[in-house]
Parts: sequence; C-alpha cells; structure tokens
Amino acid sequence: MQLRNQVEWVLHCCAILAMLPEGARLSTRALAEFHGVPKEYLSKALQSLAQVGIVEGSLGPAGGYRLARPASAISFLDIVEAVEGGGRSFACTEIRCNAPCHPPGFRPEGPCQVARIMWRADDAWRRELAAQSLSALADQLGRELPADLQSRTAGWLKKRISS
Amino acid sequence: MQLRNQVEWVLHCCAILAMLPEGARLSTRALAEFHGVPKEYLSKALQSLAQVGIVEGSLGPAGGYRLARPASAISFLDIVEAVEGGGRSFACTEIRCNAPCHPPGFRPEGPCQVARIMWRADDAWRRELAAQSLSALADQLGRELPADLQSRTAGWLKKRISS
DNA sequence: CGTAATGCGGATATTGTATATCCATTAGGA
DNA sequence: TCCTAATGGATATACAATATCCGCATTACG
Repeated sequence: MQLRNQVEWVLHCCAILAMLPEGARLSTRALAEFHGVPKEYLSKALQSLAQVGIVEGSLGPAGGYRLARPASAISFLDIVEAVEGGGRSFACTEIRCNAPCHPPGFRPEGPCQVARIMWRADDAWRRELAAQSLSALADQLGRELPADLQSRTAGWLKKRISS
Repeated sequence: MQLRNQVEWVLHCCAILAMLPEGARLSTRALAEFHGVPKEYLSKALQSLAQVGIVEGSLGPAGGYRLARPASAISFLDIVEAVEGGGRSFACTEIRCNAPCHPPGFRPEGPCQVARIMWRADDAWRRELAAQSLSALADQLGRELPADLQSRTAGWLKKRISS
C-alpha cells in the first residue's frame, strides 16, 4: 500500500505556493524544474488540485498556479485526496457472504466487523491529516530552514514568479 | 492507495482460526472454500503469516494452519503488516534536495517536514490497528452474529477441522 | 494584430505491481 | 506405500501508476 508519487510532488508544490507573495503565480514548468520532476506528469496532478478548488490556474504567458484560498484553509487531507481520491484504504468485498454454509444470496445486516475496524484506522489517518494545515507547514519551514537556503530559494522563485 | 485483497482474506481467516477449539487446524483448502477465494493465492498470504509467527502450518493429511499464539496476543496490525509489509504509506524521495538553487549534493539535516506530517498520520493508523486484538474481534462476532448462522458455520467448520 | 507561452484535456505508451496459476519438493498420516 | 498437506520457485495475466505527446483555447506582450 503506497501513495502516489504525485502526492509528494503536490504537497511540496503547495508548500512553495504558500510561501509566495499574495496573488503571485508559478508555472508548472517552474514548479517541475524546482523539484526535478517531469513537467507533463506533474501537470496532471496540479490539474487535479485545480479541479477541487485548491489551486487556481490561469492561461497565457505570465500564467500559472496560485492557491485558490488562504493556506490556513487548506489541509493536508484536502491535497492528498485531490490526487489520491477519497476512497478507503481497505476495500471490503463482503467475503463473509461467500461461506458455503450460508443460504445462497445471503446478505447480513450492518457492515462487516473486520471492515469497521479497518475503516476506523482509516478515519484516524484522515483525522490526523485534516488537522494539518498548509500554513502550519509554511510557518514551520520558515522557522527551521537555514537562512541562506531561504534567501537563495526566494531569489530563484522571484525570477520565476508571474503576474 | 489501496491494501491488497490478501489483507481482507487473512483477516477473515484469522477470525475463523480464532473461533476454533484449542489446537484445531484448518487447511488452506477449507479456508479458501469457506471464503470463496482462490486457494493457491490465499496460500501465499497464509505463508506470509506463518513466516512472522502469527499462524503455524503443519504438513501431511490432517495438516493445516492454527494460530501460533493466543488470539489476544495478535493485533490487526500484526496481520496487516505480515501481508502488506511494514513500510510507510508515504515514501519521501527527498525532492527538496533537487532545487536548482541548492548547491549540488546538498543534503539537509533532519527529515523532511512534509514527510514528518505524513508519517505522523501513518503512525495514527498503525496505533489504531495495533490496539485491536483478534480476540476482541472474535468476541464481537460471537456476540453479534445471529445464532442460527453461528451454529451452521460451526457445523461446517467441524467437518473440516484436522487433528 | 501576430507570436509565444501557458493551462487544459484526450490519447497513448511504458513500467511496475497485484493477482493468479502451476509445479516440484518435503513431510506426515493412514 | 499412497494420499494429502505446506512450502517455495517460476511464470503468466490483469490492471494501475508513471510518463509522454499532441491539439486546443486562452492571454500577455511586442
């Protein structure tokens, strides 16, 4: 069980977007170069973010992406689910109904106990991610990253910012 | 991100084994028929359980599997990780090191902040599964399953028990 | 205007993993 | 001795993740 590579990519992309000045945009090309990932494929992931309203894209030269709402209103769960989908990690196929000693077509009432337990763990995972906001990450990075690294990064980004 | 089908299968298999009388065994064939899943493939999953000491297989006719320790000492996490592996759901590839503005070969100290947050969610998931024992599941099933279903199941299993 | 850069969506190729099956071997009960 | 069982290796199949390519509509800028 493993999350897509795209999840890591868009989380870092969102972190970058969250540290940009208000209203500034970055192109897919810039984000891909910054993280060393394939531009075309990253583009797909960013489109997923745009479709659920986490980022907002604009066309033309000087186009690109920016956050569609304040970083404090974007959770890790929002981002992960935009790329990965909202499904459960445990898929119950109701194999308890297959027992040859059950009457054919048997359908029990209520969800499978095994599934209930697995889904509770899923909920705990989601709850943890829902509690983490993008702004908290940006703050943390601003506090812990060495100053020289931050200024070099800021300089590189400044040259790539559109609009 | 989805768990293997095998995870569902072995969880239900362990539930059955936990409800068997002390020392009784069930063959892969019986477990596969009971759940309506392919015997050969289920066998692989059960072998994974045997390798980490959750179940114990024996050869020959009247052979089969039984739990290797009390159901109260087996957690859902034990079973899931036996099949799925103990790896994290989020794999950090350190793309933060790829930034073209960083000095080449740059390696930051400490884990990536993004990864730390994702791993915390993984930990919450694992904690939840570690807290659920196989005996608790068996108790729950014994309490909630309709009596007629339980007796029919017990009868079917009795005919298949080895040793 | 026209040109180039951008996001967007569709189509497709490539790779890798989950799923599934088969077989040879070993071991044990009848 | 024969049958049945787990074990482990090899292999086939299906499907999803990864990656690339192309055509299109839009828009900034000269």
